[in-house]
Amino acid sequence: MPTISDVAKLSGLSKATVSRVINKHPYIAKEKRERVEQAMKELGYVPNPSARRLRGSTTSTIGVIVPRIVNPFFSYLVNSIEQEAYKNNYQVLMFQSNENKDKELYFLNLLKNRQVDGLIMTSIENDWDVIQPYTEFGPIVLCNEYLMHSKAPIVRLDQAKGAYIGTKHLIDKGHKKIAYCTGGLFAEDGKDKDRNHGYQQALTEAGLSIQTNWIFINKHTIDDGKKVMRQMLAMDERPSAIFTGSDEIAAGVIMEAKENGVRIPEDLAVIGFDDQPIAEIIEPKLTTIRQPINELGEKSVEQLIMLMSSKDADYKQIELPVELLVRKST
Amino acid sequence: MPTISDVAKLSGLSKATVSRVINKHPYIAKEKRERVEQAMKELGYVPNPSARRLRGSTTSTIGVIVPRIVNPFFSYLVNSIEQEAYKNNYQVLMFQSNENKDKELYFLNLLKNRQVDGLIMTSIENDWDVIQPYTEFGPIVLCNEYLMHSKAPIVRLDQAKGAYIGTKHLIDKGHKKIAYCTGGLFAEDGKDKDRNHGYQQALTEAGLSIQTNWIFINKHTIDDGKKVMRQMLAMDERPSAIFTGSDEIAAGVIMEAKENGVRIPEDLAVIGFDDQPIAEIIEPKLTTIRQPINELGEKSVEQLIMLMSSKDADYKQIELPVELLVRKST
DNA sequence: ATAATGTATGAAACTGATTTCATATACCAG
DNA sequence: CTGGTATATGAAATCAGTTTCATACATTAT
Repeated sequence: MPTISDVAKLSGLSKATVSRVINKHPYIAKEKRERVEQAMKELGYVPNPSARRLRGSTTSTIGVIVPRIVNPFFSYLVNSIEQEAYKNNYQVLMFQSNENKDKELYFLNLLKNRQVDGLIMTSIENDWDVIQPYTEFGPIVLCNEYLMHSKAPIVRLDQAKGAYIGTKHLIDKGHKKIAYCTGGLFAEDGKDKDRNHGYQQALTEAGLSIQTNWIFINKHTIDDGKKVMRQMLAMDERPSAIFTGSDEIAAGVIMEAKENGVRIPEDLAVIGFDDQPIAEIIEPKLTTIRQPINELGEKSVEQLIMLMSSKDADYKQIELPVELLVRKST
Repeated sequence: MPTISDVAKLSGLSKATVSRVINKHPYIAKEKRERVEQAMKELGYVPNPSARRLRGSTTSTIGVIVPRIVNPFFSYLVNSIEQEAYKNNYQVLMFQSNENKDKELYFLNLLKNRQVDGLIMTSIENDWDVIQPYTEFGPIVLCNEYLMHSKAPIVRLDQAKGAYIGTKHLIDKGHKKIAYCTGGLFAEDGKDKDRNHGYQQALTEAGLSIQTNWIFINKHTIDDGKKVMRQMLAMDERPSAIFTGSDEIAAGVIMEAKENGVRIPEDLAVIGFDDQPIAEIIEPKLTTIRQPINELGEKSVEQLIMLMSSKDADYKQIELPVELLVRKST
């Protein structure tokens, strides 16, 4: 494993000069630069990042925290972040927090120790008060996360509008008994709160009231969706439509509905959220709220790179629009 | 940001002693260890990994290379690797190679530079001759990859058997005109070669011959599957069954078939590969070859940890069984 | 009693890079 | 011709740890 000293020796120059060539300093004679480059190539030399970081230089690496990579929403998000970062000559390290506070903190330490130059968090497990101190060591951009009162740079989606237009669409189709299904708790802070808001607003505007036993909380997966459907089947008065927090839940609902002879959308209209690939696979194809995942990733990287380059650039809080995609399930 | 010197100063001991406490060396007086621990806590001290790595100690971090994280097969694989690593107190960094040789090499350098203690490669873009030298810096386990002539530690699936039992199943159902769809090139080395082998063997045993225009190569996605279906529709003599290289391709075939009034499985039997979630979502539910993804990940981590712990432990080449899962598409 | 071994600690060398400081030459202006 | 600036290079300090070497005391074996 060749070091900078080996390169220096072979080229007959000092370590300092070699370092300058590596870092593209001005004021190096052309002839010597070439000698150094030749020596580097000859030895197959690659600078040791640990050593560089120790001395304080950047890593051209950014980190991304996701809660679970198997969730397609996040794998697509990571993917778009990766593509955009690569265009800007940044490498991406991904890390799965599994919704675990300690793991999240472990990864934040990579920032503290300059393993990565900046961080995109697509989920946040600890309180912002705990995270915030780490911004001293490098910028952190929140992507798709909702924090009400923090002044962090955030790129997010207009969740309230998503829930509003989805619910409105169901109302326009003549539905009055509209169930609602959310990832988080109903009263919680964060994006779910905004979605709840949108749902409530649409109902209120239509003069409809909320039926609490039609509210399902803490649902995420296809299996959760199936469970929700079974719960609804057991009800005396069933809702005629359901707004779900993700396409996966919606898919679960539809699958279980079909098993039980419930026709979609005649007996039950279903609307999803995300516009994941599954939305076009399930039969009937899913009406859903499209989230611009690619743009979300791109904007986050854009923000992060801006914050990394100029020490005290102004962060922004960006909100991207969502849109209703009407297919066959409503 | 406190350093080891700060801890030494506060505890009134030397850096060497502090370092020994951190690394749990024997021969430290209990009283001094406690003084050091107290000082570390007081300062909120965290060792700087760059400095540690520079001097050669381990990172308790392993790397995983995947070609594309949006492919559910790989996101589930990474997930199982992550879970198993975490149980053994290892952190996982994932990296997407995008099937790009240079990106793969970049990540291999993390091993060279001790950023990670070991590496699991779920795909391999460069030749093994290029990769092999990196094993000097830490163990590399190939997971789900096929290399015919290398002596690397490999954990993989019995692809030949998968293709064989899949094709055999179609033959048993009475099909004689069986198309075949693969990810790689038909003649290529690696896992596709094994699958081709299985397909051919099953046909040969049944006295059927290969029809080259029913062989589709280099297919991966749902869209590819749709294209394959369109190609088949345009044929004078259509196959009555198709073996596909992944559930995604199979789903694409089925979706396009339904669009065009082709009944599954009456007009066309379709068999997938992987048993991804999509296999149970698509209608009719997909007959497929189940791959034990979790076990694949677990065994890979197991192998890697073994290789990392004892310098010259014997690597193994492990082959895991696949099984046929009959649903409704055949 | 002496040698050998185990326990315990610190000073200094070392890891592989970057950066500061010192120095030297070339070029241009006054 | 002298002084100032731009160009160009190297020696040595520095980053934050780990490891070697030296040293010292306490046990145990001969």
